Amino acid sequence: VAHLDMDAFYVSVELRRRPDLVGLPVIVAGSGPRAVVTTASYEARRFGVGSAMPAARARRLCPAAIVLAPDFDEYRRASAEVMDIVRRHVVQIEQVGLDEAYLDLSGLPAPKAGMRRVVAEIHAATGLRASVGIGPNKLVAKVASDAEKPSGFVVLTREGARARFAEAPPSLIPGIGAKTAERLASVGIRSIAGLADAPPETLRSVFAAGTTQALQALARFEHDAPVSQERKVISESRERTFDEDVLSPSDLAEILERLSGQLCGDLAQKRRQGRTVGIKIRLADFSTHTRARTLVSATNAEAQVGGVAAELLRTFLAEHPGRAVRLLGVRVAGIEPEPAEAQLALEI
DNA sequence: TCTGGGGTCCTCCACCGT
DNA sequence: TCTGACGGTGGAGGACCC
Repeated sequence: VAHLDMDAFYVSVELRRRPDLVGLPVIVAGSGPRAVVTTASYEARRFGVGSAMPAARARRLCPAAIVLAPDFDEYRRASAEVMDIVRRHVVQIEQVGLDEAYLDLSGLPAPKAGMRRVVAEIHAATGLRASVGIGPNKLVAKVASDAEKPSGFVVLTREGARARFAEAPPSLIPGIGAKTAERLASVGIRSIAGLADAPPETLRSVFAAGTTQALQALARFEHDAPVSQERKVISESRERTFDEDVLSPSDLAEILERLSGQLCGDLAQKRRQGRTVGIKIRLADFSTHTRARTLVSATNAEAQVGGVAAELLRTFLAEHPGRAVRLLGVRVAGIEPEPAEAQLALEI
């Protein structure tokens, strides 16, 4: 399995049309007071700027940085260029987000040489660079592709990965985030080898038996998930963080109605509908709350989705009167294609 | 330092019917 | 008739990812 990961993808796409900025610290981030960094160029990363960091803090760390607004339409176009090239070489690919993909190389006569050609062709055709990891499964491939960015090309066996990352922190492994790393540290586990070799009893004081097993398998780089062709979307949502917290229920209702309209418009265009309508509310203290209702049948009708969402919001606000809201969102889940009869009925 | 937007998946719990 | 086990479903929260 190969994992192909584009280097600083959004920034690199921006630099294609702004070659004057090559070599400078560049940050892609929103403009509002609560914006976060989407991507930073390697020059900006040297100042400590990284993804998901508040943009205000990034500017403080690197006042000279050039900040560009994200342009996702352009990133989607660039992503399609790259993935088209990949598909010309490999049949079985699993795209993850815009900038990475797993490739099933089994059956290829010369997988390493093949991947070198893919990377070279991507660069020649798009000007974009990528890093590649190759291993016996998706987990080894993913960690390998991260190991020598940018322009990395790392091939590892499972045992090779265990040896190479033995002393690395557990959070290097995808699926082990900050919270899990913290719990591991609380029982003295601070490395991948430490996790792999720990007596299960040690872990069971902080994790359930199933989680213990799963974490230790990850630390041994055991992973058997296949490279799956496509993942289908099961929910879609629209949400907004406000520049300033909003208190007024009528303002919130109005915003929710707008978000519902956008969401339903997009769903209808894609001829998709869903059965569960939900709202998401983040309060000023950053606590996040969700409320949802499952309907008898799927819908993408603005009046219905908006109506249910409005009702969920009214109920929540009644339970939490006078609380300032920093984010409001609406979601439709349990998505399925619109039945063909509905299209027929419309045509008739 | 003060935390986006769009997602998936998991866990826990309540409820319901068998 | 009552009770408990069990599975399915839905709701809420949270961890995690790009």
